[in-house]
Amino acid sequence: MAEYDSQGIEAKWQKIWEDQHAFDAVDGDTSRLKYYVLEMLPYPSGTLHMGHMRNYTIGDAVARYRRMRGFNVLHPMGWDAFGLPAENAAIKVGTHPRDWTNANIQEFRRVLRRFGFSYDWRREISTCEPEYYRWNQWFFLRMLEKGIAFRKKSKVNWCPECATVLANEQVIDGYCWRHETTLVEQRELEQWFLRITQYSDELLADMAKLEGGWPERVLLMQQNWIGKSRGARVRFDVDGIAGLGLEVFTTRIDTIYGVSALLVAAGHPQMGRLLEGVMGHASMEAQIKSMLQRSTKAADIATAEKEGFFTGRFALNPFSGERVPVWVANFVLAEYGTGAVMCVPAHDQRDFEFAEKYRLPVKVVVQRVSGEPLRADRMREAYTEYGQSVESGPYTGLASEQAIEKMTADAAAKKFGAGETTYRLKDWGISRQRYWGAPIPVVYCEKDGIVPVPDENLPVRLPDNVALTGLGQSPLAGVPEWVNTKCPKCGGAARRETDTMDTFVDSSWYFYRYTDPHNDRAPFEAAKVRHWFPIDQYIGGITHAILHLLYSRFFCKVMRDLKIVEHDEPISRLFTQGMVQKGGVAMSKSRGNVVGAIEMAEKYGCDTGRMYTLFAAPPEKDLEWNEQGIEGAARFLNRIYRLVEKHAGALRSAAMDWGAHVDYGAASAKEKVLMRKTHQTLKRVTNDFEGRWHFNTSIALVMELVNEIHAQEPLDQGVSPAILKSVLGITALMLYPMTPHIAEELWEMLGNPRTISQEKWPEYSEELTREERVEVVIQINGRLRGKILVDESLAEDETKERALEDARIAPLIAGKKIVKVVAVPKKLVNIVLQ
RNA sequence: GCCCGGGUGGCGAAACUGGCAGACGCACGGGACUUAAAAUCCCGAGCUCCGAAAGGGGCGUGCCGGUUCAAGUCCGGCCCCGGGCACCA
Repeated sequence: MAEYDSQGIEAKWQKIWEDQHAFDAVDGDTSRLKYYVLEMLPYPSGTLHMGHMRNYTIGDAVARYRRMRGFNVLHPMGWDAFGLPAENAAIKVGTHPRDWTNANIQEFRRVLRRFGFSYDWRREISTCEPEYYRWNQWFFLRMLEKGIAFRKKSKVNWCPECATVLANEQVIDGYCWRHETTLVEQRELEQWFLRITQYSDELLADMAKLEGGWPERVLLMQQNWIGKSRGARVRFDVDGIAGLGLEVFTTRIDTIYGVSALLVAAGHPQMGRLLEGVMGHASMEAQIKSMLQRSTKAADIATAEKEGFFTGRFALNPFSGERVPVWVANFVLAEYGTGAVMCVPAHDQRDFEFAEKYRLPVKVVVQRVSGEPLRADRMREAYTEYGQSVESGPYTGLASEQAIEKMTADAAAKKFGAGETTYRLKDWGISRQRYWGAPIPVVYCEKDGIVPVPDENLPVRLPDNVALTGLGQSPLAGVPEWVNTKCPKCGGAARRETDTMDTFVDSSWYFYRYTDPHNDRAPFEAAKVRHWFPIDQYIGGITHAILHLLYSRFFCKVMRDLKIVEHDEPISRLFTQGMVQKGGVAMSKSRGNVVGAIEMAEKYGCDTGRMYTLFAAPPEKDLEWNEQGIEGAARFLNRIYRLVEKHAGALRSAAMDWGAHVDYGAASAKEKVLMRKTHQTLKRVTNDFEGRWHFNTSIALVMELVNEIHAQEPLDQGVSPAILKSVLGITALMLYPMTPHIAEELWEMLGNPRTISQEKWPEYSEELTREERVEVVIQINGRLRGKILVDESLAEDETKERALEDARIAPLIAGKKIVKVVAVPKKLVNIVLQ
């Protein structure tokens, strides 16, 4: 008797699929519905571990299931190949980043092939190839033409460890996203930005189109990140400085009669004019300087003491005409709103704390509608709810909502203010002072300034001979023969831009390239994208909830406005799978807790690895790796292999029958049990694939089915070969999306001439799932007291009667008063006593 | 502080619309096979109390309360863990 040889079986079927071109996606096929399923492309570094594999296993199960359902499936794979680790490795061991990257890609590809994932490998892409990044540059030029790409000097996040600039999205709690212990510094640099803020509103509004298809929390995270806030801008004239007005942004203009001071940020652009000629100028300058050096660490911000000083200036409240002092306060942000706020201690907690410290007056201008009225001298904290305006001139008596509306309109009419919406989202800084990325395709000419590289000169190729030091200047600047070039406009001397693009630019549009990966005239053909897009199912980690997924949505909208795509959103459905952890933390090379995928495949076979990752937890949950668990998966596959092996000989020539046409009336008791269990399992597994993807329960169900088949041994007595073959065959078909190699092998052993990759998903028969007799639970006062087996069609009244007459129940209710009897058909009877 | 998740046996988990809590698996215990071990097969098992046993009772889904014939599931209040945002005006 042959043992289950995972290595041999897996190699065999991978070869057969390849020869069949089983996973090639067909462009322009209109006879079938298309289905684009995609896993986030990996950064090829370190080892492929079971965390990666979980992602691809989920995607592969979906891809294979959809093919069986008759879809024309696009399921590609590629490499996010630019990035810092390649450069750091180059500095450390002296290999060229390209060689290091390509070696990693080769290894990644080998491991993915060893796992037999059903990718269309003809479409493989690598973002570090000029054939790819050429189109990055092309997109950049289009954005430059549209004013979406622009250059500006500004404060940027600088990671000393990466020796480069980071986007806001790459700063987590003030630390670098790659170096969790390295504090990000602020530097003033001239940089390239993409105007993502132009799309703030649309990025927010279009989330409505993603509802239902995207996890709620991802949408919430993006919503928070964009941070829309509606309010008003109001100008306070500075007393004694003609023409100087300080604008504040507020969401609570209704509290403006309660203003005790005007607070400006230390970095406010009008600070110079404001302080000109006031007493104590020098000491104020010193305080401002120290405020500007405040820490960006989240923990520091949260605990920072509120500080400020009076500037000696006063401003005029445009509503009340009141003269209020102007203060500089450390908690006012120069980068948000207008860099100045009105201080309303009674109705803002921060202002309340500030006023307590510096003894500014507290004035209640919004009163509670019910309950104890607010009194300024008794308040322990600010009242920030809506209520009714009091002591607010002509607005007194209005509800807060109406006061906001009316005051905003009046401010606009009198030209000292206007309604305004602000966003937290900032433009995306994409310049990186590193080598291993796509060169930004512009040159600087003394005569013509910034000149885009013409399309026909793309790609601007990365030079090979670069000295990599990691010291913080762009390495490309050290390659004079590359930097010095001619101005495309005037032909005079010019210098190339030496910064490269953030690698998130590469991954913002890569999934379009899969539809037309070898196109050398355009990033892709419009018709191909029209056919395959939007992506039906995207699968990846929650870590990209903001970064990659927000950038991708932005790119799509830009491309739509460039009229090269027609849709508004690139991804219809998103699935965020949980992490694979060991010791409670995500697997990563730096933590040294990785379980290598290739070791897993070599030791147990990839089907076993796949089965375990799918079985151990539902796919959206984090999964703690457990070596013993995988033994269980191996045992199950062995068990089913032996079962089929034992009976296959007798079944090879039997007719294959899905079971739907079996003469059920004539079937033996054993056959009925087997067919019923099979179709019940098939129904629930089908529902799992169509619904919530709880592969863990699907596998549990198949295990139960196999246990049931075992329990019916001997199977060569009282079970016809046709039925047994159907039962085992359906089992193999159900396993195929999850453990494809062994499923194919079992299917072949049963004597089926075609491979499963050419087969359809079996249809269950509702008729066959039905039980003839059902177990009904009997409760007395909600407590389980007995069970009876009744005919499936037994009427409710009769079921109640049977329950009351039951030998176990009757004595328990004898002589007691029955209040009522509740019956749920086919499930339970609850007798309420007393 | 605000906004999301989550808390079920020794462990991973299941229970989809309120209806047998713990399916399936891991680990564990007992047995069969074996000279022996591994593998395999069969059986057992939430905790606890009564009983020699067969069997039976009570308790049990983070805590407290509520709705209901019936609550892991619904409602109110709290505790703990994870994630996101954060002096955002």
